[in-house]
Amino acid sequence: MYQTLTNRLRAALAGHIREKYGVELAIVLERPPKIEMGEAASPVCFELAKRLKRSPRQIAQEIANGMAKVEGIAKLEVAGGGYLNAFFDRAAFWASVGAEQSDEQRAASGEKIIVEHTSINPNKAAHIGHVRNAVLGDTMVRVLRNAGNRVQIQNYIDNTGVQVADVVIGLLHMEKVTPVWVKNRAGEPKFDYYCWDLYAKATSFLAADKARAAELRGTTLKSIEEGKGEDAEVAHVVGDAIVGCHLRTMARLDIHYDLLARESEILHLKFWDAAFEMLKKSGAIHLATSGKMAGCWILPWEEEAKEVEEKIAEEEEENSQDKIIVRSNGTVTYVGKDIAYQLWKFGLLGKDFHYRRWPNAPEGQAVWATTSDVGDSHAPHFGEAAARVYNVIDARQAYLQKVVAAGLRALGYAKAAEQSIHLSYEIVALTPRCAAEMGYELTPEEAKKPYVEVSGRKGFGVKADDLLDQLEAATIAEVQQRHAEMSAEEQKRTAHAIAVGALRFFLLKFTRTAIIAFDFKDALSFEGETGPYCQYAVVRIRGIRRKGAEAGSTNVEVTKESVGQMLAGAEGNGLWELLVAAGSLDYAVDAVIGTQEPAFVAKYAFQLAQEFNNFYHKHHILSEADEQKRAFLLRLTELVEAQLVKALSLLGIEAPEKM
RNA sequence: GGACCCGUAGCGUAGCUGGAUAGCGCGUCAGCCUCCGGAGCUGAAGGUCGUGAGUUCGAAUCUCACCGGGUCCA
Repeated sequence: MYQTLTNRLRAALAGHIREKYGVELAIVLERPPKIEMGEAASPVCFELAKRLKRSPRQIAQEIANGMAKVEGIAKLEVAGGGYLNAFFDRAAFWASVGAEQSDEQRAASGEKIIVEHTSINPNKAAHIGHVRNAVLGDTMVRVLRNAGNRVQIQNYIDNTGVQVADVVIGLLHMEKVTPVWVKNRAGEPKFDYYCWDLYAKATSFLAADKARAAELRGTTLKSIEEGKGEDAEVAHVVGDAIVGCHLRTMARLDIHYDLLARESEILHLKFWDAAFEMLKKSGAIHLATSGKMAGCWILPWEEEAKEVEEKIAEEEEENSQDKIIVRSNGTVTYVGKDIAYQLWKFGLLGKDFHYRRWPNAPEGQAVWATTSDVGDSHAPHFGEAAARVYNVIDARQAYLQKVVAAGLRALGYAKAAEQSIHLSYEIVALTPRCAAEMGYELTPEEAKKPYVEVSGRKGFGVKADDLLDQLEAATIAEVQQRHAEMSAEEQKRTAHAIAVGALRFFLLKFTRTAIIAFDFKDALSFEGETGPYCQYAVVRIRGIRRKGAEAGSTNVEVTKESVGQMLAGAEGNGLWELLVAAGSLDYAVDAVIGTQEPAFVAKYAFQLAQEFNNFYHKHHILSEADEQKRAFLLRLTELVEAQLVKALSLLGIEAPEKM
């Protein structure tokens, strides 16, 4: 509601200024530091003063007096050196927020959006860093869907890459097991954990002898890419089994997918060949004939427009900034395949996958996967062109994502390049203390640093399932202690909801550019700025509602007059502030979509919970003697509950009935 | 050599396209009614917003240089 109202105010102000002063201005609105100063303020008169060469206060006064009434805004006031402060019509806001809840849920419509996230190499268990990726992507999906977008969730599976190859080498050349043995082991529990350790062992095995490593990797990769031989067979078994593990891990966090797009099909269905032809034909890439890149197909790469003199100087160093797409030995680089895949997402490749149901999806889920065999004719139309694509990939790959966009642009697809959004985020590292707890030996320099990076190759990191197990163990103990009356099943469900709430919130409260230094102590905390804190606020409200219903307080109608009275003046400010906070979810959601920063919803949920807790300690709702006031307070808590539950659901966090 | 990210209290972190007294959490200290659930609330101490210059009526925010930490490309 807040956003609706301020948008209206913005438009009215812009119109008024255009008409009256003939100036076209983008209207900046901010939130005043105190509620006594209104709910929205504009410093626009400072800018206007410059243009008109008059005092800002004078102009502000003129606008405040001269502007037609804006629906939902009670008055405009001049403040400070020339601020325009807007005061909402409190009773009207109350009515609108109440009404807003009922006409919920817009039907999905409009253009298709793809969000690709998770995309873990299928050769080991998921760790905490992968969870950050998945939680960011999943939250973005929830927010976009809530805004009425048609969103398809894709999880890219690099099942033919060097990481899978290394595990295959570990199995066949180090452990010397048979394909049949692998098949059996893959069907047993914790195969991803087994591979986690094996991958670390294989890495040091390969590092010990570089020549052997090059040879083994070469033959194994070739076999996998061609889909022939024992290596390919084992790679296939490993890849599929690990993907199954990942899907189960993510399902614990309520994260699901529509499509598993696999690299094996990008190869077998010759996606790259098609993209290569397009790139060559359009002149987007060219064959270098001289210099150190001779024999390579390269994409010219220029950062912005450089100064001419600079450019001339660079000719000497021969296109050192250009990006190699195809190496002189004819093999395509990773970016090349990425360009092909991105073209497919926008429906520009002229090719499509075939699709089949993924056989071992977690219970109750319909997940599809690409295939090069005959597809299922009932498959959704995954090949439909997307209007926008979000790729959730860590910040280290920013350059590669830029190259992909540059590739699209070079092909003449400027719009697709522009709508290719790299939803970048920083890594999750461990605090030195946490690393030490996990048995990692720190060098003296590492011990002094704020964080230590995890390494899949070394088998060093916090596995997602382990962390969830720990969280659930901690929460179940607490729930059992507090709610002996609950059934074991209910206790388990509650503990699970709290564990998921703690983890998802922990990963979302940081903005994307912050490196998270993970520590069990912080992640297992349920106090302060945490998911359980927010969930607890909802639980409190539900407790009050239950009691209120028993006492029959809920069926009293609040009259319009008493709403006005309750919210009026300085005494009403506290309640009004809570109401404004409750009505500001749309503001937070717009910020998420505008900046691709899911942290805004987490901040919103926490602030609202905090304001509610504050309110809760100030007002005794059920013991309030005045019937109208009691009914009003109850209704207000219900509004807060609805908005908080909504915000939490956008974060993928469930609010339990009791906790 | 080039590009990108970060630097805000003891620790961690927010601060939107420049705007009013720089918020929040953890930690520390002092409190919280026989009353809706204390996973809570109130208060206190704690800040040269890395440094320096510039733009501006106004800079944590924009520009440049430098320092420190991290990442990527060849």
